[in-house]
Amino acid sequence: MSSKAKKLKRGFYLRPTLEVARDLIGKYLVYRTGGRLLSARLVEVEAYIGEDDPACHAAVGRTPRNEVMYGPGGFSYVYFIYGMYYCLNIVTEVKGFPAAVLIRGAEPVDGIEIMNLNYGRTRQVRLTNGPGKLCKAFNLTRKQNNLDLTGSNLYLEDRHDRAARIKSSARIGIKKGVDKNWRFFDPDSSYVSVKR
DNA sequence: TGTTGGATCAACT
DNA sequence: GTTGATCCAACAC
Repeated sequence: MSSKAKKLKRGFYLRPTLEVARDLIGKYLVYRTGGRLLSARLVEVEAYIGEDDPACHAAVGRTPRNEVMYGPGGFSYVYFIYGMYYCLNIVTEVKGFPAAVLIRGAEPVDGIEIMNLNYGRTRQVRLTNGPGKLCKAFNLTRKQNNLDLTGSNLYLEDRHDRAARIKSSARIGIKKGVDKNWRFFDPDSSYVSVKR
């Protein structure tokens, strides 16, 4: 880990969601668990913004499930989907405005052997190219919902890499809101889940 | 109280 | 290209 690594502060997350999403590409997700350190470089994210975005969980209004999206930016939102998978989101914007960035893909950096154990892989597989796979490799579940990302357990940091190329596209796996190009990814990474 | 479908993935044909 | 695995939140009744 570079000595230049800098944890992202609250102010980073309180900005407009599309800016946060774009800026998250090339940043590092860090998770300290059981005395071990897991980290991965983010290469694919999607923005979900407000009650007027039909694909956003907040489109149905405030519920117990999406409550954390209504809080201030810089907290984790982990939800369960399809009976088998968890997805990790980064809450953005100021308190009262529901928005978040879904982490869809990342390149494993630290603790890869732990990720393999968490995944219980049956064969050689990319561990973190997909939102469900990433949570499985990091062992993130509902217990990691609503964590303060300015704390010391789960956070994001800037390791001052050279800037990545960034492309945008429609979001993946949704039926509504496909007109918006709110997905951002690094086209040079092999850990992007869907090439388009 | 019951039904339904989802911001997924892997293993098939 | 299609499907099975498998849970829970949201909504209808």
